[in-house]
Amino acid sequence: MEEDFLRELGMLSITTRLKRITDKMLHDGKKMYQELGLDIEPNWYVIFLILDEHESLSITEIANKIQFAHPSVVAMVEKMTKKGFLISVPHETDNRKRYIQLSEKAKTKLPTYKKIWAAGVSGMNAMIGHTNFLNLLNEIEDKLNDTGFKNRTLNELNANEN
Amino acid sequence: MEEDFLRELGMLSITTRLKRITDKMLHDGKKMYQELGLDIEPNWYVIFLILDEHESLSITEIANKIQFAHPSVVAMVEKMTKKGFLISVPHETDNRKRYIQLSEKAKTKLPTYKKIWAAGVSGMNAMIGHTNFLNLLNEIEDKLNDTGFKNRTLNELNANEN
DNA sequence: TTAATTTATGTAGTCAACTACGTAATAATA
DNA sequence: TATTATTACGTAGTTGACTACATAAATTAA
Repeated sequence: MEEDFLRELGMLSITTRLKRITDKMLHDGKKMYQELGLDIEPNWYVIFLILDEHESLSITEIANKIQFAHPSVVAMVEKMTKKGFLISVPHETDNRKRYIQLSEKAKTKLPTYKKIWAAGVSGMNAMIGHTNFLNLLNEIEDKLNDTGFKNRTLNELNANEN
Repeated sequence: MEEDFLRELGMLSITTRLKRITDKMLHDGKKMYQELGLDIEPNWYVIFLILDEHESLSITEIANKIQFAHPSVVAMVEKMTKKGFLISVPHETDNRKRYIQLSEKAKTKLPTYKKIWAAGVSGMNAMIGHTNFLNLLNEIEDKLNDTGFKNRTLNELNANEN
């Protein structure tokens, strides 16, 4: 077994380790789609599923619902449109807006993709289903949204000065 | 309170949410150093502390100890050297190797930085110290290192086909 | 009705990890 | 000893999120 200096550092290295884990998962996911010969990317499930549920949403609506910055959504939608999975419909009166919808191709392929995603969930469950990781994640996100990491640290710094 | 579609998706969106959290923390950390007027970056603590402990390490040794790919270490070391925090000493006999060490400037500044990092740990502890998050992280990393996310999913897929 | 503000989208560039590949030096083997 | 394999490091390019800024349309206010 290799040494892991980050692990030794405990709480200090949480952020770095989360990034390390996340990168590994993302990379692994990418490879999985390639091996399965599927022409989609790992994070597209979000768009597929939200449009499966809502049928027609604007860029901003999607961004709000998934709590991403809107340029991230623009980028995903652009790629998926190029691959023929999405279509854009201009708003009837508001010329700024466009509505994003699943294409027929997307609707056809969706059941197949859903099976893959379900298998991913099973794998994840087998790995961490017995823990309360999901609840912890919710808690951390709530707290970070309330008071960011920066302010929490600055508060601690000020407290120590007294 | 805003809707959060990712949260509704449960286990399926774990990776995406981890990235979302991680990005937020990194960005927040960056801003913190700026506000404090410190000329260092959020992830440099790893290099500072490992060289505080070991004094003289090669690029590859650092990469192994923190379990990063070596080009990541090269990039960090390069930046820190430019800022005057690190020096490189060529190996006496092996012309491929260079040893990385803390500069005098780094040694002078280190106590100040350590206070900041300690405050960060306090903040993190106040936030998630009551949980077993650290243990969970260890468990997840161990399992991912053992069998990656991809293979876990492919196994589940095959299992369902029978 | 004109001006100011807000909203929706798009573009450009950043960030911190990664892989893939290249090269030179060293070590191991035939 | 000559060849081959390994090791150390470096460079180039990718990834998927982000911020900051730009622009045009719609709404609100003066």
